[in-house]
Amino acid sequence: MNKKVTIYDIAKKLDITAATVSRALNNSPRISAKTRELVMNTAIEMNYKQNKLALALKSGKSKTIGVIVPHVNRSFFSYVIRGIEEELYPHDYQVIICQTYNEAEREIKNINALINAQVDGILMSISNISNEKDHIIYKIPEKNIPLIFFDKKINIKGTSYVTINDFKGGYMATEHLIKEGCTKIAHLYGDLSYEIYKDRFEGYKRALFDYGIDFNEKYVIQTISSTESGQNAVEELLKLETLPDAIFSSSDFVALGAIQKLKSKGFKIPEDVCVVGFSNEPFTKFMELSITSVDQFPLEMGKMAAQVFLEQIDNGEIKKDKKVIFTPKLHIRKSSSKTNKI
Amino acid sequence: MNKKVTIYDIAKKLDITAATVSRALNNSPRISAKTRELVMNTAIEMNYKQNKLALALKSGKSKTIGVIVPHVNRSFFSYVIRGIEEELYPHDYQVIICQTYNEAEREIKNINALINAQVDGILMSISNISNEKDHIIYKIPEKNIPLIFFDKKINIKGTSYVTINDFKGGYMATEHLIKEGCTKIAHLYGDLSYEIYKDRFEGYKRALFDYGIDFNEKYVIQTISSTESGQNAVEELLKLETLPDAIFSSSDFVALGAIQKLKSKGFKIPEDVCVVGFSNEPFTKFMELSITSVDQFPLEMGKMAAQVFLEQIDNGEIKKDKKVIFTPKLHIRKSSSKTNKI
DNA sequence: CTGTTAGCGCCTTCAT
DNA sequence: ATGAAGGCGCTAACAG
Repeated sequence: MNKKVTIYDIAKKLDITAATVSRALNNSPRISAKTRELVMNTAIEMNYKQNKLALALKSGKSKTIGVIVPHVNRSFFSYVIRGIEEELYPHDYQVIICQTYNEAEREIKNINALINAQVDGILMSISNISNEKDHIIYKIPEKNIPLIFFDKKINIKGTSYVTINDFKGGYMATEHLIKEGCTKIAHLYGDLSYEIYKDRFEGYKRALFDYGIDFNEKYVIQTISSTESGQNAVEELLKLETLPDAIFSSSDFVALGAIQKLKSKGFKIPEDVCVVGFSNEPFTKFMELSITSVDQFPLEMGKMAAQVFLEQIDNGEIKKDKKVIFTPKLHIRKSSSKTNKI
Repeated sequence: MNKKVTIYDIAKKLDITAATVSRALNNSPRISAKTRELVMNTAIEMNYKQNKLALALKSGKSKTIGVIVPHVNRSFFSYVIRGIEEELYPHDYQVIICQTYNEAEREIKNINALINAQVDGILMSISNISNEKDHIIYKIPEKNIPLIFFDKKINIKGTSYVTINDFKGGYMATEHLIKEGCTKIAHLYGDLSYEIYKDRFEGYKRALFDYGIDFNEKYVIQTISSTESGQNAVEELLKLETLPDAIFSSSDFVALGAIQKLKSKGFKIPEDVCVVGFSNEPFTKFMELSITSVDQFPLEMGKMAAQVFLEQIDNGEIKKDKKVIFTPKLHIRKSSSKTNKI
C-alpha cells in the first residue's frame, strides 16, 4: 500500500521543514547547495512526485489547456492537435483533448468539465452554434479563460481565432475548375451558419461571377461532412436535366462519396466530371484516383493557436480578440486534371 | 475581472456557513429542503462551478484517467478512445489523451505528467519497450494506480490487459490466403518484441505448418506501420528469384504501401499477388481495391478496458491482473479474392 | 539560509 | 439542521 510521498515525508526524513524541501525542489536561490542536493537525492530515492493538483489549487494555474474538436480521428484535427502539443510541450502544459462527436450536449459537457478542471485556456473548433445567449460558451471569456477558436468559430468578444481564408480557398478551387474548362460547376456546401462554409460558398460564387458564369441554384446542395452525404448529393445532381461537369465540395469526405457514386454510375473522372475537395486529408493524396483539395495547414494552425494562447496568458488583460488568417493552398491532383497529366 | 466563485461566496451571500453550502450542493440528507433549494438557486445565479482540483486534492481521486496511444489519428486508436469515453461518460470521468508519436521520451513524459496530474488510472497501448527495470512504467502499479494495457502490452505484475487473440488473427489471415490457392505467402511483420506482432507471426507459421507449407525465411520481412515501410518491403521481395503469390501484413498501412508498390511495378492484385492487412482501418474498405483485413474490434476493446478499470477502482486491492482476450474477425475483400467475386 | 504560518477550495468529522 | 475546525499538498510571505 504505497501511500503517496509528499514533501512532508521528505522533510521528516531529513529533519527539516516542508518549506525548505519545497525551496530545494524549486531551485530557489535562498537555499544551501548542500541541502538542495540532499533533498533532491532523497526525493528521487523516495520516488517523490509533485502533486500538480495541490500546486494548481495554490497557484490558480493548472498548467493544463483543453482542446475541443468534433473528432480526433480526422486528419485535419489531429494535425491541429499535434501543432498545439508541439508548441505547448516546451512550456510544460498538459493538453486535455475532448471530442464532441458533433453533439451539442457533449460540447456543453466538455466545456463544463474543462472549466471545472480549471484549465488555463480552451482551444476549440466549435461543433454546434447555439442561439441562446446564455450558452455556456459565453461564460468562458467572462471567467477570463482565454478562448481561441480554430477552423469553425463564432464571434464572441474577448476571444481570438486562427483560420484560413476560406473565401479564397473556395475561389481558388472554383477558378481551377473553370480553367480546366468546366462551366457547369456544382458546389456541395456545409452548414452555412458556420462562416467557413459560408465563405467557401461565397468564394465559389465570386469566382463564377468573375469568369462570367451564371450561378445556378440547382447546382448547389447542402451536405454534412461524410461520404454518405456526398453520395446522396450526387444522387440529387443526377436527377437534373443538365448534369454538372464539375463538383467543388467543402469537404474531402463528401468529395470522396461523390466520386464513389459517380464511378458506380459509370461516370469517368475527371473526363466526365472534375472533383475538388477541401482539407487535403491524406487519403486524397493516396487514393489511386488522387483528389484535388485545398490545404488548410492544420499543423501551423495548431501551432499558431497555441502561440496566441501563450501570448494571452502572458499579457493578462491586454490584447485579446486576436485574429490570424492563413492563406490556403490548392493541391491539384488527378480528380480534376483534364488538361495536364499528373 | 470575474473572480472565481467559491462556496464561501455563496455562504456569505446567504449568511450561512460554507459547510452548509457544501452539503446542499452534494445532496446531503442532513439539510433542510428549503436551504438546499436556496443554495442551489444562488449557486446557479452566481454561476458557481465546483473546483475539481480542490475536490481532487481533498479526496485523493481526480476523477480523471489517462489514455496513452502512439497517435490519435489512427482509426484503431480513435475507436478505442471512443469506446473508453463511452463507457466512462456516465461515471463522470474525464479522459486525458496523450500521444507518444512512438517516441520513448514522450512516453515517459506522458506517464510522468499523468501521475503528477493524479489520474485515477492509466490505459495504454505501449509504444516503447524498455529493458531498464526501473523504468517509470513499473512505478505505476507500485503507486497503486490501475494500469490497463490494450493492443500493445508488456507483462507487469499488478496490471491488466485487453487484447485480441493475435495468434488466431495471424492464423485466420494466412489460412484464408492458403484457401485462395496461395502457397508462397510472404509475411510483413512488426517489431517482434511486442507480443501482438510475435503472435501474429506465430499464427502465420502455424497455419503454414498445418497446411503442409514450408516456412521460407526469405518471405518474411520486418516493417514498421507505415506505407513507406510496405513499399520498401515489396522492393525487397521483388529481388527474390521466386516471387511470393501472397502477402500477409501485420499492418494495414504496410499492406497499402505494398499494394501501391506492386501496382506501380505492374502486378495485378489479387491475380498476381493476394494481400491481407491487419486492423480493418476504414480505408481498407473504402479503397477502390478494397483490402482484406483482420478486425480487432477497437470500440469493444476500449469499452472493455474502461470496464476493467472501473472494476479495479471499485475493488481496491482485489483482482488485479485481469486478462481479456477478444476473438478477431477476418473481413475478406477484393485484395485477396481470387476465387469468389466480392 | 531555514522555520513558521497561512491559505488555495473543498469536504467531513465533531459539536451544538 | 447547521456551525466550527482541520486537513488534502504545496508555496509564498514573513520572521529570524
